[in-house]
Amino acid sequence: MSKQKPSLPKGTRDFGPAVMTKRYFILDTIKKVYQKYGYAPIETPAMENLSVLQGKYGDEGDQLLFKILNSGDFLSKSTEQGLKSSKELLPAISEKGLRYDLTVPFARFVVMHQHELTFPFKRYQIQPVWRADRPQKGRYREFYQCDADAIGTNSLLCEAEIVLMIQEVFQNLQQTKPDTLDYAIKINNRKVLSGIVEVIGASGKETDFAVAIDKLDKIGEEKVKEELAERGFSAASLEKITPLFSLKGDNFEQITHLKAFLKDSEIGSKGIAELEEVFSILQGLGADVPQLELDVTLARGLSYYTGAIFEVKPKNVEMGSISGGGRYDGLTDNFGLPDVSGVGISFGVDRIYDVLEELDLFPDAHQESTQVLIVAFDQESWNYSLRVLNSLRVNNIKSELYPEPVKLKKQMKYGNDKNIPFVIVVGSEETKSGLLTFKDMAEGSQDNLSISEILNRLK
RNA sequence: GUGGAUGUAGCUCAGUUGGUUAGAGUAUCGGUUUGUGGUACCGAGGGUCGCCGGUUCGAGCCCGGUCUUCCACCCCA
Repeated sequence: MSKQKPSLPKGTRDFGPAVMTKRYFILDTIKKVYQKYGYAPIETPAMENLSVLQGKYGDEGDQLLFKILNSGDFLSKSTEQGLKSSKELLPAISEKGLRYDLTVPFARFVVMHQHELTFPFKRYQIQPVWRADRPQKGRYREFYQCDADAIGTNSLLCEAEIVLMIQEVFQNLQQTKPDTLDYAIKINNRKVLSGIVEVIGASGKETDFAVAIDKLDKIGEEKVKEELAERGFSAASLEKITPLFSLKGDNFEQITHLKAFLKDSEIGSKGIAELEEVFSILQGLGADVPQLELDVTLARGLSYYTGAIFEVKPKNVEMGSISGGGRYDGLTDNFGLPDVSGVGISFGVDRIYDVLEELDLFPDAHQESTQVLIVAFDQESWNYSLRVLNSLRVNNIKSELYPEPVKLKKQMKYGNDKNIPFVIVVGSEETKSGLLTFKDMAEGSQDNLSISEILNRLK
């Protein structure tokens, strides 16, 4: 076997201990909030049958699915059948794919387990997903999604609670320095967008409208209008939208303006009513959410949203959306379970990681790691140290004994590199007297103490 | 998927118009120090110059292809 350089597939990453500690901090924070609001964990397989995945994300999405080659001699089968194009070939050689998101597998899960589940069903799911996208900074081919969805209820309490969960997650992520991150929880409603399209006389072009208007903060009003024109919106339509670009005032003032704008659209008015109810439920919950901003230009590309749409955008860090979600009707229709509405939220761990790193918001890693390292001079002291190690662990102190009594310098360096705050030195003097050398690595100071005195110091 | 940049030691980077044995900082290992890490001083190891091919007497440097990473689109977390 010839030597080869190890390598990783494009767009995938290893995570070392330092990074994992920080990632767990984010994941644990999100998990705790989900649990607090009554969401229960599930997991689904990394791979799904392609029939489950295909056709759910649009043509672009289908392109980005990772397909898994069938086992066995699939080639002869396909040549026998004389398949020519890759489009014909694909079903013959691949019937499984890696999941593209957590929402579609969840819909499949709900349909398959509908008779075991109690509705409304609230689940959270934290697992990696895969996309055959071209990688860029903050965009990978393998990344984690942290989803929570409530399915089987139309209640807007879910929407209100999503807002609260977002607020709570970001509050808890900033324990070390509260309010360092300035961010907006943007909310809109697909029905409002449909209403707008209807009022300006462009019914049926909801998706085109959503894709174009979603770029407003990136490319500006003029470019959005150009793109809308390219997508077949008439000059008269564009004229009518213009006031919406300069919608001013707080959430309630905006709602007042929109109500007037959409008064002739049934669906638009329904969207407004839903937004009002979310605000009203939040008020009833006694919630103060200054970050919540109504934004009629928020669209989100995903076409399956039908009601509320959410997005979280950092304001004092250069970064795209770090969280998003919304309500969708009929996601389970495809799998034969109609009339089930769901609403969900997803946090983007990788981007949140970058934001926290930039604002230096990660807590000190010290509490997570080993608190005490025991180092021994010789074999006899090492044997004695086993007892010391045991007493530390019995008292729930994260501790380790250097596995061999090698040169002290090497053992000390190990403790130093691992950022272990305390070291107990055991040699012939210590085993004789029973007083151990207890060293504070940060101070550089050390005292001779009994085990019980050491335990007191560490508590 | 389209267009553009990038790649030299584990990491960050030098490397002259193409010319002998490719360097530095940092990290690693050893020593100064056989009862002490983080600072200091001394020394050592570590490279198929991303990979494959071409031009040339001669390529880290020029040309083509390929892969990686990054940037802008498309789309998205």
